[in-house]
Amino acid sequence: MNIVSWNVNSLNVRLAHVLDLLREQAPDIVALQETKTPDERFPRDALRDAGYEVAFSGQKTYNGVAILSRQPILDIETRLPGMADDPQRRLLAATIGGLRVVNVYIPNGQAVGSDKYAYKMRWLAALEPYLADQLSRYPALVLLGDFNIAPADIDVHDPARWRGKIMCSDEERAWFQRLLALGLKDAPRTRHPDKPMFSWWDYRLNAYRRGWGLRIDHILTSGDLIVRDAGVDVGMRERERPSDHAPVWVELA
Amino acid sequence: MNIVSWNVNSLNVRLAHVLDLLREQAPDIVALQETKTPDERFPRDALRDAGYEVAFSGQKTYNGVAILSRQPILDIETRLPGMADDPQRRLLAATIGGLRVVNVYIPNGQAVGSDKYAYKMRWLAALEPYLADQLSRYPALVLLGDFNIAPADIDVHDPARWRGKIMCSDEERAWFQRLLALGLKDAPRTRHPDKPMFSWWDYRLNAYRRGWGLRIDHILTSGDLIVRDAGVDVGMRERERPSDHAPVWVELA
DNA sequence: GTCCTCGCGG
DNA sequence: CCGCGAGGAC
Repeated sequence: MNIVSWNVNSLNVRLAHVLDLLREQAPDIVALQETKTPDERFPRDALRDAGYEVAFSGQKTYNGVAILSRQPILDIETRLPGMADDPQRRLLAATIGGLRVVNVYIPNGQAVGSDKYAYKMRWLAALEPYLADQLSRYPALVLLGDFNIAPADIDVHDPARWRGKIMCSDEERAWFQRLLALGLKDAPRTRHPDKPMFSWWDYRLNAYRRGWGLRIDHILTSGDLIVRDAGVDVGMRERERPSDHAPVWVELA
Repeated sequence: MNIVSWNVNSLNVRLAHVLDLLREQAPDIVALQETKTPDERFPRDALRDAGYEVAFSGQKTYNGVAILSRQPILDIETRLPGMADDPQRRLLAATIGGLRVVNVYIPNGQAVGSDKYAYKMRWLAALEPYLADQLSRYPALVLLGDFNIAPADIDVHDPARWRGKIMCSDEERAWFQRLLALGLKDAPRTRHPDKPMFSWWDYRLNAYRRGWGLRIDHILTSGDLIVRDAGVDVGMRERERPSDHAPVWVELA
């Protein structure tokens, strides 16, 4: 069972890349973030023709999440309790072959102390109890997506430069640990304790070419799921007109 | 002697197409319209490396004309007398190997009766005496470019639908005849009296695929120039990310 | 730097 | 439908 998480930064622009990934790797489940596509313009036909069921929760310009799966997608949820009136489309949960898949696009937060940072904190505070509840109902669960958190210094190309900055602050890292404490494990890190495994490189300053990356996209798995291997598919970041994120994947037993 | 006229709809976007045309067809002279490039960003190096001298008169967002030539480009003029204070870059005249080349991007006019239509009429009224003067100085002359006039019903895919509309009104067609009356001939039409030879297809509604074209790009030649052949290079409109115009060409003796 | 939006021009 | 610019997000 192969699961991929990818922030595509516009599904409209990246559709061909996604179709190539589906064709080349034939994953069982793909979680997408930043589709930036309203539901009425979601490319369902192209993805179905590629052999995938689709679920999505999108909006115009920003955000937007989707799940693609070879098997039927059941019990779809798009609202985070406690943020019921939030117009931002950042969560999509669904059950696929008995596995609960919780796809998140956690707010970026812009800068520690900003209004957007406060929103990120509120969002994480709403996510934790939702996830505790989900785990009680669905013991086999993956939480995956763009967390906009680099959990530890090994996940940052230059920890000194990033210390305390957005995605690296103690408060954000503490939230990441609280999610793990619910009974999840950081699947790629568990398999590869010493690999950086960056998943995002800023478009600016040739960050990718210089290796200036962060590991902010994650796949967390609940206790009894067995992780065969996990990693990052940097090939997708090498292509023409790439997303600024690379796909992260896990192979479950 | 091979001469091409092409409205590229942004030289920045179409530079590779232009370089391909130069390589594949090795024309002697190319007149470009709608370069949409300010002079400081004109791609002189790439075009010189391809073996062409360049002359250009451009501006930011709109309009802009250029001439490429294998031979030196002399006596360059960019201002239309009578429209000296007009900021729109729509004319470029130059002498190449004894031939006067007058490259024009005649205003579109939007709709008959509009302010932009009045500007088109003023522009044509200024062009006629300028051209009469040019012909008196340079008997070997080509007037070429995007005229935004379909001279006759054969130049329109659906004459009934376009009757009296912009690019097809009697007044615009009369202006085209007045230019011919100065001692010019419509070189492609003279060689191919019955071919439509469309040069422009709206980007909208799949106009190209449906054959909904107009012949609005022209090459007019003075009396004693001998036209071996002339036509439209639709191949350039078949490519990826094409201009909405196809290049028009003449082969002079 | 690469997305999105919108309005403009065609 | 496609250019361009401007402004915002990341």
